[in-house]
Amino acid sequence: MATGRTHRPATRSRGIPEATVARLPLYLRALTALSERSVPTVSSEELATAAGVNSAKLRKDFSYLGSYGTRGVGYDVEYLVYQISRELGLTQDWPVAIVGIGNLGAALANYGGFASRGFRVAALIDADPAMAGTPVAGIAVQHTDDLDRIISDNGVSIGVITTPPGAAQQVCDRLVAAGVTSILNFAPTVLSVPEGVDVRKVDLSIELQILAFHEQRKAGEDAPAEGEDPEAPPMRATPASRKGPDGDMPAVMPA
Amino acid sequence: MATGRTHRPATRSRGIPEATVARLPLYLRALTALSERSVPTVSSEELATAAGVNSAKLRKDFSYLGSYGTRGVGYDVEYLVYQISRELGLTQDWPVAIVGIGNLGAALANYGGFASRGFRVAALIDADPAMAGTPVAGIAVQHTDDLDRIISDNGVSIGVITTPPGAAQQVCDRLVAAGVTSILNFAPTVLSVPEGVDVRKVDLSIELQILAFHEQRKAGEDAPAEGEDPEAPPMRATPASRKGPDGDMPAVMPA
DNA sequence: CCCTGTGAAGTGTTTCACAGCA
DNA sequence: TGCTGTGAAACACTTCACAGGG
Repeated sequence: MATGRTHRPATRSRGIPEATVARLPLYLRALTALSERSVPTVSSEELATAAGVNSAKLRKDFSYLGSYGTRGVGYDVEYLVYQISRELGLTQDWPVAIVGIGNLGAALANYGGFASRGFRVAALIDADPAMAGTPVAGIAVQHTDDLDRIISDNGVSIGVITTPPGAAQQVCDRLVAAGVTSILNFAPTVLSVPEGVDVRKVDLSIELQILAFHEQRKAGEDAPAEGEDPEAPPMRATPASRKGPDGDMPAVMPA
Repeated sequence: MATGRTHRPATRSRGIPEATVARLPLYLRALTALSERSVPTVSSEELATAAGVNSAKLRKDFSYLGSYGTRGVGYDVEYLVYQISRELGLTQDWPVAIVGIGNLGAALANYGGFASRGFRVAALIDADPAMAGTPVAGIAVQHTDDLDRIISDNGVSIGVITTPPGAAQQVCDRLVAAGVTSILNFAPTVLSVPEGVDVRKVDLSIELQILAFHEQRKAGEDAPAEGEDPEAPPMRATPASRKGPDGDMPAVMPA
């Protein structure tokens, strides 16, 4: 998952838990699908299944928004779509700027789901002068030199960073200086931002590493030892007393 | 952030908390950078700053791996790189298959960070016969018909889905049937998988919606009312008693 | 009688604060 | 003395289980 803090220390008064906020888009997607099929109402059980959560969690989540269901019946689909959209701020238009139009930036610019709910690609920005003017997904790429002006002119408050890691912090600083207060970072870098700016990150390699961790566990359970020995592990500066849970300098994979 | 369960109900015995696992890649990245600069040791404070967390959390996280630090000094960088790599299962090779070679799939195939730690793009698969044989990132795209064989031949246990949402579940089923036990899903769909298969998802539009939620809050604090009225909200089937936290059918954005 | 809404219990995660070792 | 390692407290999130309205 992505992260990024800078929220109130949760004084909980009219505050929706972060975990709930993260699931609202999921519910909204499931509800939208039901709406398109003209389903009028849905129970917590059905909706929960469609969204991939359990029904108790869903009901608890909805309870933070208010009492929007009908006992004995379920939830009104259209009504709930509207309430969640409003809660998420999707009833308004969010111009988004993408900085770094490489493979990934271009892929995102072309991504249809972008425009689906309130989001609009307002600008594509790249540091390569050769790209300036080139249309990507029907939008002309603009040069980084004009970043400040582009952000202000378009009223962009959400920026997407798809630059190489080395450029990410600098781009981030410029976006923030220009007025951006929410950043979605695809570069594998920790961004530091001033108070009040939200950062969420999407990191392919972190996700893969988490999967690898669990994958390794699965293999370890089935086959106690497999023996592969990729390369000699580095020896420690001080070979002092240590107490790793299992063998600390193994020649084979841990059991 | 991404999700995906199917883990032991946490019997906690030699078990590393999920939240900790999710941060290990972050620590590893910071440590690798230090290693490249030949920094021999690092304190929890310094490393925590580099990884974007606080030092107490980092120390607690490391304590689950064992006692790998030296009091009064800090942690040995090389040693810790090795221990975390091993814990994450990165000391072995993970062949990965990407299914759905559109803009995004191609972008991922070209993504350098992929190979950085143990991961190797072993196969690119697409349903379009016209793409078969076309090299993307130096690898020939293969047709979906051969999916089963490709997965088994390459010993792929981690699959990446970058297909359109409509095809995702079907592709998922085939991957699982062929032996894949970990899936990274970029399609905006809830995948259902059998017990024992891990799914993590990366979803651009969910991330944007979470940002929009917080962005809306910020705006709401500064300017109590802004008045925009995008469109008439749908009326509810039963206009019965409700008790939403704030105005339930507003003509303007909530205060 | 069904299904929502929610206190209360259970579980997981973060933070605190300090004992203890190099 | 400086910094790790870790119990204990605080906080967040999930699940249970059932009261209560339609």
